[in-house]
Amino acid sequence: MTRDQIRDADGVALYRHEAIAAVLQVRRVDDVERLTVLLSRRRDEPFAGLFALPSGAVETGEALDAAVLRHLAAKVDVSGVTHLEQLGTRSDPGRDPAQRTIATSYLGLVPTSSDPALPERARWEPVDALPALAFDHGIVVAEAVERLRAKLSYTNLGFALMPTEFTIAELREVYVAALGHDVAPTNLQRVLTRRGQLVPTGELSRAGTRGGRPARRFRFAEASLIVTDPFAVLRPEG
Amino acid sequence: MTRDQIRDADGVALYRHEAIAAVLQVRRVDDVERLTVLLSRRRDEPFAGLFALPSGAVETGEALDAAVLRHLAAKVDVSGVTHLEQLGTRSDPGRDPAQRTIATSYLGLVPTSSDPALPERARWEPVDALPALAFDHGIVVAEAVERLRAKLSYTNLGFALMPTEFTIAELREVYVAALGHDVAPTNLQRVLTRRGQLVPTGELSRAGTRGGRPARRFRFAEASLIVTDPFAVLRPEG
DNA sequence: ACAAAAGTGTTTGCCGTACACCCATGG
DNA sequence: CCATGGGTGTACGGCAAACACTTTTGT
Repeated sequence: MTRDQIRDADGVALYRHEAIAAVLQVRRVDDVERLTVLLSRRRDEPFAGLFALPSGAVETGEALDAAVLRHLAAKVDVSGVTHLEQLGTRSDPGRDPAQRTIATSYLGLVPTSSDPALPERARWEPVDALPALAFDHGIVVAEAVERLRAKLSYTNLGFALMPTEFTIAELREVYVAALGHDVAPTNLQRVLTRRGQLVPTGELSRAGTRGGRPARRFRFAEASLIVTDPFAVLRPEG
Repeated sequence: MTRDQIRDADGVALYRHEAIAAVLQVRRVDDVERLTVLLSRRRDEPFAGLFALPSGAVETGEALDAAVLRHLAAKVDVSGVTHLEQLGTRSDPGRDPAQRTIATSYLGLVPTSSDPALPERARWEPVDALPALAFDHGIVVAEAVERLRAKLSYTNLGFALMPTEFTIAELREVYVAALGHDVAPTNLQRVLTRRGQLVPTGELSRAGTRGGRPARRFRFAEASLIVTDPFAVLRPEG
């Protein structure tokens, strides 16, 4: 704890500050689409050998979101990250047993179409079967998943998980994996269409080898976060 | 910027970290209920003479929420703060012109029944007619108001703005002030009752001096935050 | 009796789920 | 022509807003 005592010229305590990235992607694991998170096995103490989220210190003159992207770039092609938003800041003095560190976590999303090469120690792991994680990173993953699931319900955040064009069946598979429960394709299309999120491209997919009607292709109307279903109850309609 | 260069023994950059409190309360101003925020006029540079939110540095071994409450205690009786939640962390290197400071903001709520004595430099100011604020505190207030308005729609957060017992008319006045638009008392009662938030105490208020039927008194069923109307669309009903 | 304030009943419309049925393609 | 997968139409239920109407008090 002696390291915490470092102060500036005014006597104000100074802290390490780091950025943590919980990057989620729907990936095919054992022939099933699963919601996964990018992890990296730690080389050094503390928690050497355990999996952890990509994270690292904020540099001089650098904003937090820039720091997340910089540390993320060491693990994955950041041009594939279609959405990034702040989750929260964790400050429990004991969260890093080595030294006092305040950490701000971010949720990142990568579309199914992207499959970037990973360095040796990094892997995508399904969020519903995680190993023990270093620090409080398990909680951060849980917060990231919760945020994603909530926003899939009242925003157009699905765009960040999908390629630019897709069929309803493909969209459904991603929603099922991300939400963790079944979704009826009929209702998925209706809800997202009514909210103006889905636009048909006019093109059709080829039918599969076992036959069936060719599926229409769609894209999301907007490629950035929009609240499409604001939960404003008690608002007069006039 | 030279102060930013302070590093620990491992060469990791160190930062000032402060906690900011946006404490909101519905108060009667000029005979109308208004949503107000607690401000304090700054004594020192930078931004000397401007209003700012209560804020201050995090101490050694102190978590962020403890730091907010500690700095808040200097301005207001914190036992009146019925709800406190983190909003976000601001890290723009230029947000404090004097030195690099990372700041985490909180939303605090105080019920109408509380009217704590304030120190000389502190005041409650209506959020829809704010003067220019120091630093990025204007944005923090806007985020606090937005969070409150959203959560009034899908949680029981109203409990934090109200005394333990109240009539529907009193509740309506607070909702109107907090939401910034009219609310029909009939529908307010129905919505909150259906969600299980409101419980009648069985007692009645005295009728006003100009007559009228005496109002039933209610209380909130829970005195801590609960999501009563989760926005989970696309969930199968079975 | 009348005004004032509170509370109840009813109507309307939207939204989301479920389910039955129709369409287009490959074998 | 049948299996397979995609798409459309319809019915049901719940929730919230609006509004008319009834109840209870003070003057």
